[in-house]
Amino acid sequence: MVTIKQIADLCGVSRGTVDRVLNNRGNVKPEKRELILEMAKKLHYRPNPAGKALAAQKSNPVVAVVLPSKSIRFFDDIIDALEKAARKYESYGMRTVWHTVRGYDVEEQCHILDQIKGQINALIINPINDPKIAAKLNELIAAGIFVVTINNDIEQASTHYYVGSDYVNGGRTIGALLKMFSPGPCHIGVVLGSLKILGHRHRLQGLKEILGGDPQYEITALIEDNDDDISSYDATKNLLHQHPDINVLLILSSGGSYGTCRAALASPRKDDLLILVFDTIPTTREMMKAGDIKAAIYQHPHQQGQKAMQLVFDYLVNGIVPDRERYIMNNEIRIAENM
Amino acid sequence: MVTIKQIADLCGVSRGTVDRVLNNRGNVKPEKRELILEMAKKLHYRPNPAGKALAAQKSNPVVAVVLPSKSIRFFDDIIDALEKAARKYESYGMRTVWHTVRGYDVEEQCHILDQIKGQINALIINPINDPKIAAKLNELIAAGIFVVTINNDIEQASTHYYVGSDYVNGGRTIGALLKMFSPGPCHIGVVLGSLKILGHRHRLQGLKEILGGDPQYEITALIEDNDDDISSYDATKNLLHQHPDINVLLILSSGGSYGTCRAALASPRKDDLLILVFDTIPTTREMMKAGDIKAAIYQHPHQQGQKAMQLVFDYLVNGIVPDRERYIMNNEIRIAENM
DNA sequence: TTGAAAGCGATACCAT
DNA sequence: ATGGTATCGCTTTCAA
Repeated sequence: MVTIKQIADLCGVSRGTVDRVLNNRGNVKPEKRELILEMAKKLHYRPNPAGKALAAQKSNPVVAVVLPSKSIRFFDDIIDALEKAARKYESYGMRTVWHTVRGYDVEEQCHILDQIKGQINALIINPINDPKIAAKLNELIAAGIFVVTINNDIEQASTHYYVGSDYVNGGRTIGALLKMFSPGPCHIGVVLGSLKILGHRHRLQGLKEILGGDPQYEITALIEDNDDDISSYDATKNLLHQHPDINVLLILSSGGSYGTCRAALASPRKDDLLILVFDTIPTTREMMKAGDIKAAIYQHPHQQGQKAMQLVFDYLVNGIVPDRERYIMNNEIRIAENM
Repeated sequence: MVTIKQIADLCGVSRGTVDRVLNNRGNVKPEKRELILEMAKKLHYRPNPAGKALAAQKSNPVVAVVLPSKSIRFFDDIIDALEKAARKYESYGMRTVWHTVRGYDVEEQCHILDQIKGQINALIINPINDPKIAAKLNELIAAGIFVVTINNDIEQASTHYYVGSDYVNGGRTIGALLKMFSPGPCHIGVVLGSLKILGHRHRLQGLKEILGGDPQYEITALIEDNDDDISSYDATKNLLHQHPDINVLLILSSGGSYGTCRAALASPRKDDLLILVFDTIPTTREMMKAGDIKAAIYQHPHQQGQKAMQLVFDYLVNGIVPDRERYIMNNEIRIAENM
């Protein structure tokens, strides 16, 4: 492998000069600059990340993680992965500070962002979809902070990176799966957290695309459970009562999936209900083993956490700018046998 | 983060002494040794991988990759991932040498192993399942070479690491999927490469476990295609001709899956055939898009390649011994929508 | 505009 | 048995 020193020797300059050229720090005569760039290209120079990392930690890089608290089960796996990755990178000298917020309080999230602004070099955040948050993020980005949104993007923000899943595709996948599992006629009860949440709306949209005009598959009713098990339990009871023809439950978000399933299992029609869900949270896994839930869409929460942290590390410590703005995980289909 | 220097200062010894203790190189007075170990533990010392990597490359680490040539399509993705990871790690100073072998010739693979023995520190190999190969691998392991088997393990070999999939589970998964897709009665034609290949046998075993005694699911016939499209084409034509009741094709290995599918599509019964396969190789993806293949089991070939290379790098360059001996990828279910 | 030197953390080697 | 020193590749700082 070619090193900066070799390039310096070949060009008859010092390492410092080569470094200034390769990192666009200016203060180099244009002709030398050209020569060095050419040489670097010819020799396929690629910086040694270990060298970079060692030098970088003198700058004491810090990343903040801002997430909703553990109340939402799906986040547990993402958090686990983030923590694991943070431990790994800590040994390289990158520090992580954690901020979990109780619910989805815009003011509180804003406040936290204000608080940490001057103390961090990067931010991993599950942003609340609100213009105020977007504005705050733009502020941070303008101040040179490297921002990664996770699991939920915020479109009004300027240059940043997103790690998460493809919600529309998730909806398409669960719909296609239903079609394969059952020839119909299907009378479908759809359960989701809230139509205010963009991701949930996108899933519904994907689902409708797939079911299209097919008369065998009809969305009979839609309920919003605000990602709460108790709400979903009551709402589902009601739903099954009011629509005796429902024979399929599609649960498009995992926040209230346990409540919905419990209501379904309490119904005398439980054996005629086909249930498909999102996310393999612990309660879901149990119900899959028991055969009550037929399949789940798995969104690689672990990979999401790991990738987000890796993007930050590579940027802060190795100076690598991500090659994409959006890192999308595949929507996997899990059944009891391949959980 | 604590460094060796800090420990040295606190213990009133030199960095060299601390290094000798932490890496068990001996030549340190027991009492000092104790003191240093205690201090390291108390301060939660964790070596900085960047420092390690920088120092390690002076030893010029080399890994050899020994694989069957590109004739088997499934390996393409593994090879791509290995190459990508190799490029990444090359910038850290770890070199990779490549050896692809035409077919499954035991003598040739042995010969290669002999050839490279003295020149490498680690080996990634897709071993032919043969006692001679096992013996040769044991020789290398005894000589201190770090060995990773990929996609296919060899049980008689001493301490080494395996990256691949769970074949029995793959069989169970495809069987369970079939049960969900079709209530039966199913008359199943099973196609696989060869019963001599352990992985293929294991998949069949998993499949049989799931179908169990269920009279709705009957394995009508089994054919071996030696992972060759022409053989499988002919054999499948024959199969469909001889067994007019077959309405399901389960293709347990991708080597000849294209041939099998072409034969199926050429049959007048093509619309009554449910086809499930392993691996999303390019021809399979096309046929999934066209709706001819309903689903495929995806074995994360990319993750396999990446993980194998990472294990070698972590060991050679960072001195990290893997925390497990077997790294097993999940058998994912892919349909056209979530490919 | 440029070069020289110190330093990041771990290791290898030489001298004691 | 132990310490000192040079080295890996890169960045930063200071001096010229």
